[in-house]
Amino acid sequence: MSTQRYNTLRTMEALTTLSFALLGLLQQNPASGYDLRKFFISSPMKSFSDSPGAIYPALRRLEKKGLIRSQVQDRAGLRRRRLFRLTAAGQVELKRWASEDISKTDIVSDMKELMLRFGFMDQVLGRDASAQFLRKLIAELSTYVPSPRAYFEGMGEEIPLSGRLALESGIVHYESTLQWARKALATYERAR
Amino acid sequence: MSTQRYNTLRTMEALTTLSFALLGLLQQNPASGYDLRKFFISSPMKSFSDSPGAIYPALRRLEKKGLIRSQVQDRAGLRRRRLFRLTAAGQVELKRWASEDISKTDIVSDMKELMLRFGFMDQVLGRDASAQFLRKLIAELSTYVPSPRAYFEGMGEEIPLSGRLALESGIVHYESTLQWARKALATYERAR
DNA sequence: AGGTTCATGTAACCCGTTACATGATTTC
DNA sequence: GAAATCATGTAACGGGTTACATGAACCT
Repeated sequence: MSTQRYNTLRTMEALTTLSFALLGLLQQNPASGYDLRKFFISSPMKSFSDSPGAIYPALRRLEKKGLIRSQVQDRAGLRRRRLFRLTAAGQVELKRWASEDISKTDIVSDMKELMLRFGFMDQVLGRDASAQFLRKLIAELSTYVPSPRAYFEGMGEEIPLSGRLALESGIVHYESTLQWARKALATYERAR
Repeated sequence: MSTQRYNTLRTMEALTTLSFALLGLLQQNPASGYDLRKFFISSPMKSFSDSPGAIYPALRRLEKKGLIRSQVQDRAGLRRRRLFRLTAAGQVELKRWASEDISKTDIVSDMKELMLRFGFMDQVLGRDASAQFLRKLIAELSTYVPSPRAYFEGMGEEIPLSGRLALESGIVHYESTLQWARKALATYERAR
């Protein structure tokens, strides 16, 4: 018994990180799936999946949502390829994403996506927004870091050394990111 | 035409990171799904998913593979709960995982899993193995870091500032991890 | 002629997320 | 007796990974 209902229909609107990476790249230049894949493979962005089984379906989904649009190019003597470009709606969605509040996006688990957002930010929202983003990031990190630090300091000796050190490596990551953000902000403020 | 065959049957033997996190924790102490979830939530390990929809099925799968075994506890006046503990086969699998070659595990995308492995390593393989792991990690990072550094230095001014800085943040991450690893190794060598 | 690179896809499978559900016990 | 916490689950869904496939153009 119990008619388990799922009437919410889970509107499924949220895009994946890979999708945003694709949108961001397409904002810079129209490109084919193959171009995008090549770029992923050859750049430090390859951690956003380089497999055709992820990229092509993702592009299809973005097109179905109207965020990108494609046209097949038949280039004389060249292989035909499908060129994708961002639509106005895609621009809007990119901007919305870039403007998301930093405190919501969990600093712990989503640092990679945070950096992806920042990487596109100059172009998507402009330099002032980028500087503002850094200020917010600095604030969030400053208040967050002490808590795992305390957890770490409070750990007893009974926890094995490698466990303590592994935890410390996470903390070091936040601390070095904080330093990076301060330096980055200084760059923006110097350049105005 | 074309009988698309998938005869490989994709033996599906590889466990997920979450599964290894569970195995590692169960090696330390027998625990219930609820205990494990509580631990994830309350510790900096929460990035390995805290949702029951991930943990309970993962435990089931591990049990089906014989890596853990469970028994229901009916504790007088207390709620019944299912206590999981590692089996001998689970120990073996944990050791195999902990011993995996570091160069295979992609340093770029899997730093988190690398640190998870290291965190359990003292208990699973012993201190000498942990120190050896750090030496290997130092070697790998030392040879890897220069390449994104070069990519970064070689980037033209035409790339927007936030893009350059985002890339640099990744590099800073590797560099600070390298420093951490050197310090950590020193700790091991001091303590022998 | 044969191999490589260009270029785009699809099918199977697995797992994580979100959401829903349930029932017991402790606390106020 | 209501609310919170303990404790364990399941169903729907989406998307990523791996593997398979195909066909054109280019190079040798």
